[in-house]
Amino acid sequence: MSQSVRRAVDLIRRAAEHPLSLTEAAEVLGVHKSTALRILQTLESARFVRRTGAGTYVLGSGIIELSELALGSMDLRQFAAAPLRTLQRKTGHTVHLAQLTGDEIIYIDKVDSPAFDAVKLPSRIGRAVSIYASAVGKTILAYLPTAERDRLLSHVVFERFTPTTCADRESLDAELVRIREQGWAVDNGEHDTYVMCVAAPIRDSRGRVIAAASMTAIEVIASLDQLKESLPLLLDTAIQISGELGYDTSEGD
Amino acid sequence: MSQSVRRAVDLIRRAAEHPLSLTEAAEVLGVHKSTALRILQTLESARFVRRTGAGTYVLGSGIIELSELALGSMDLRQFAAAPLRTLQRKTGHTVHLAQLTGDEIIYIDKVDSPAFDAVKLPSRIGRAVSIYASAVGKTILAYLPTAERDRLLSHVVFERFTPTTCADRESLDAELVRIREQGWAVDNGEHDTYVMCVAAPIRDSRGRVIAAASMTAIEVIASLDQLKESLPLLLDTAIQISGELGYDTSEGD
DNA sequence: ACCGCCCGTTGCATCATACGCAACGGGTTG
DNA sequence: CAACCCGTTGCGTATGATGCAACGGGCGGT
Repeated sequence: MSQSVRRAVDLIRRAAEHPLSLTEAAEVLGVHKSTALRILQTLESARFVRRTGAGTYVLGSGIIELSELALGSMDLRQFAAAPLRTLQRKTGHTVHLAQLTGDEIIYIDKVDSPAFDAVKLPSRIGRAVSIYASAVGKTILAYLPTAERDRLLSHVVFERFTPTTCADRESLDAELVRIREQGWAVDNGEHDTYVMCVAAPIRDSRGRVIAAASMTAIEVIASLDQLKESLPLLLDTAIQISGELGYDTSEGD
Repeated sequence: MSQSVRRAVDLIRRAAEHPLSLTEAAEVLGVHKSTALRILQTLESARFVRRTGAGTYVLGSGIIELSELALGSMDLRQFAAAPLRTLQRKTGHTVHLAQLTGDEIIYIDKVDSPAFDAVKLPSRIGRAVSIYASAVGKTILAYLPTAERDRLLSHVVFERFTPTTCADRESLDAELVRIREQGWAVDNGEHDTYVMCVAAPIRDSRGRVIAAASMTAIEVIASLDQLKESLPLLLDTAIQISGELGYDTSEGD
């Protein structure tokens, strides 16, 4: 493991959170200012951070460009973009797309509802979701081959975030059976008490579930029942996206 | 300057472009495989790269998350998102938002036209634009205070990309006078012969032009004259966004 | 089935780089 | 005007980054 690289990563993260002075950078790393300065100078020349007029460091456009390069090359995200925007427009709810990526399930797109301007959802593109305490996580888990599901869950330390969390393997397994039976999943405040969500599976050309689409509401805006009223649209959207990926949707669900 | 950090940056960039094996990583850096491995292991633990099942390294979701954090905290981009989507829907053209950031003008949002699925535009969020050979670049330059414009242009080596490029300071200055007179700018294939663009200035609460919005077409889809037919909508959108930023739009243009 | 080759990986000794220190100039505040 | 703090740079040194050798595993050819 490289200590210098870890320090650089730490500074990039902090510069993304809020503007960072040299003195602060040295303090948080626990190194001399000259050491922090050289790391920042290297990151600045790479456009991973930018020096502001006030002398502080913020995230640079080089990171944004790399991110857009990666997101732009994701076929799933490209195919899903228009159907998800349509779903958001028709239902009024915030819409997410999450994908299994290695050992994590990551949000790769999000179409915000204007109704949420005042209350920000915690979800963010690039961020991993809880695989057992989110609708998209449970959806993808439900359809994974048993060995792969076991492997993902072997790293998990179950935590009861709220009273409705499936906080052990048995209750989660029962929930996954339900999800497979009905073809969709619900998050009834399992990670955050005020956030409700429904999700539907997205399949690739071989029929494997590799992603999920979801609609999210918070309790002051819409109840779970109101969210479920739009479930048929969500399911149609997920099937449409699956079709774009080459899944033969005539086989039935 | 930190050599290890520069190597890490290089690997992150390459992993974003295409999957990278350890052997390739060592070769492109000119170091031993054990050295490259340790850098990659550090980046992987930070989620800046991800190891695929095939053993290659690709860009990690940690970078995507940082990028979204930065983009999500840009007020201009938040205020502009809905008006730009409306503009794209009404006109059918691809729409961009570019902002002066330090010494560069960077695309910070882009709403694609479905018509472009087959032909990809070179523009990308996070990427710097040519400040003298793009409509958004010329728009922002036109309204900068002279000292700041001179400072930005002092770093520029003019290059004639196409027959229509303003490839020297005199012809650029004349063009900037025209832009200030008419209140908008045109790119008639100045950077890429097949790309046309019109742009309008966006002002902050103090009336300074800090960004520009644009509509883009390529010659097989729409001519520059067809693009100009939507100019009133573009100007209205730019004024609307300026208003959201606190600019008093009743002062006249 | 076996062998050779290449890949990724790790422990360890070595050396080159990252590090901290001292000194500096500049800006801000009292 | 003085004191303080910031950012910065040159340089000697200590340490962390480095390469090497050895290893196990997978793959392809015979």
